[in-house]
Amino acid sequence: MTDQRPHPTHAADLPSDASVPKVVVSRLSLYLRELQRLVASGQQTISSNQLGALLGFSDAQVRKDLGFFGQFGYPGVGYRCDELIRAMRDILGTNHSWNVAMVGVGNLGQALLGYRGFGRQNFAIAAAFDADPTKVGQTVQGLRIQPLEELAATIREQGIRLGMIVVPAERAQEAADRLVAAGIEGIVNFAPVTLALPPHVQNVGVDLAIELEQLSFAVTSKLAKATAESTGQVEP
Amino acid sequence: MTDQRPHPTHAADLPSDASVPKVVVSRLSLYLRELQRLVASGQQTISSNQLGALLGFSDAQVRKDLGFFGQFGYPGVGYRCDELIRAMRDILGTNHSWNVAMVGVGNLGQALLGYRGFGRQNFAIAAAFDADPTKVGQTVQGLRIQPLEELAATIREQGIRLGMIVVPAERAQEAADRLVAAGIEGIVNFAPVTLALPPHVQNVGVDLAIELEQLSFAVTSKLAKATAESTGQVEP
DNA sequence: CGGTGTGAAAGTTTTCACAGCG
DNA sequence: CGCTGTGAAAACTTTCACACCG
Repeated sequence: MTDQRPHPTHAADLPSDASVPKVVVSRLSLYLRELQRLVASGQQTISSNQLGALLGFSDAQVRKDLGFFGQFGYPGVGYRCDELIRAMRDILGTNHSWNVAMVGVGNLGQALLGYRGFGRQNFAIAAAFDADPTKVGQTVQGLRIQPLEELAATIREQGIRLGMIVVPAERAQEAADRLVAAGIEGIVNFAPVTLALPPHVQNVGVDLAIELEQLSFAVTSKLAKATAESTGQVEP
Repeated sequence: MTDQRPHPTHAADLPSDASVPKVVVSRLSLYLRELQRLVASGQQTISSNQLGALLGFSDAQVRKDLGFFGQFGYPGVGYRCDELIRAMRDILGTNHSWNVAMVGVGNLGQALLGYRGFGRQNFAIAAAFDADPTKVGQTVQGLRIQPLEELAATIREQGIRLGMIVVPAERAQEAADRLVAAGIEGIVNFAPVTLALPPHVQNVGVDLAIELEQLSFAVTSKLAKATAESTGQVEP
């Protein structure tokens, strides 16, 4: 009964199925980032070929990736930037805003509290926790640092679903356990360890030293595997 | 003529060929990180099955990955942790230390200057640059902030080969151009833009908002695609 | 004409399964 | 026996190429 034809299906009915390769989703974020830059500079439409070129991908790859989620293009024209942005944010879940809990307010944690880039993608750090009693009670970026003991209650009261772990490696698993116990659904982990988590908790790891290590390898085995003409892209 | 047999070939003669999948190299870094934790806790040997379980990979995958670089195991025993660590550091290029240049010493840049995790993997931030004249001359973490004008000379004098871009999005391409002109070989880019780079310059992008966006997607389409029993792992 | 959406082909990565070794 | 190293099979991802559309 549901029409399958009309002009662009706009948002389409979300993945409909769970099997979208992870690498496709990571490219989606890059498409979205680029599209946002394009509208900011006044561009109205873009073809898969142009968008791919900006990121170092083929036109076919861009179309296939988008094809996982619906039909968004206009033959002969390309994609309307504003429509595509809206569709991708629907898919990625960032058309509504997310409250995030931060555990660990050291060096890096404080820098992340001040990072403006989160807000632009609709993420807000809504609570911050630290084990160090000398830090608890201090205000950083307008946020009162709370003791770990308040973590579970705060997360539930504020309906926080995502957490960020920014504690030293030795404390990371404990922080994760607390977040999981509080009912968190996903964790970004900046500590250089692999967390043991129940399978229903989503997990993204960011290890800053590993990023440099990957570069070290690429540079060391530098038989210059020239890829695209002038646009290189390596996503960790 | 070269013997192919002996006990573990130890380091083997490096990739010998350029075709090691990027995803294999990123797992190598995870193996190394875990192995370092294991020796620190006194473990001498480990099997592909144990190592994989700790990271959420299969035993076969661990063995295949290592197989790209040589033969490191002892049948019936597994791998000797210390030997394997040394071999992996040879492969990744982190048995010698790397000097890194940082461009942009804001919030995040200062936090990265203080991050201890780089040193542990043999990376040292050896020079820091900023365009802001009020920052130039200040000392952060024992490092004098230099003006951008000194970038090329300093990089050449100190033999720096890797760079880190920690400037706002609008300034990132300019920073990259300066680093490239100074002869840098690889760049870690923390600005949320895709850089246009010549193909001989290696490039790793880290976008903090995108990491959260990936989580948002995973949580949103949470039909809980339970993977490993208790160990989840998602590398961006 | 310029461009999308998409099956089918090509290429790549993961898993399987087993010979061989200490 | 326990475990590695590795071909061969299976699964997955990317590229190709073309019908179709405005």
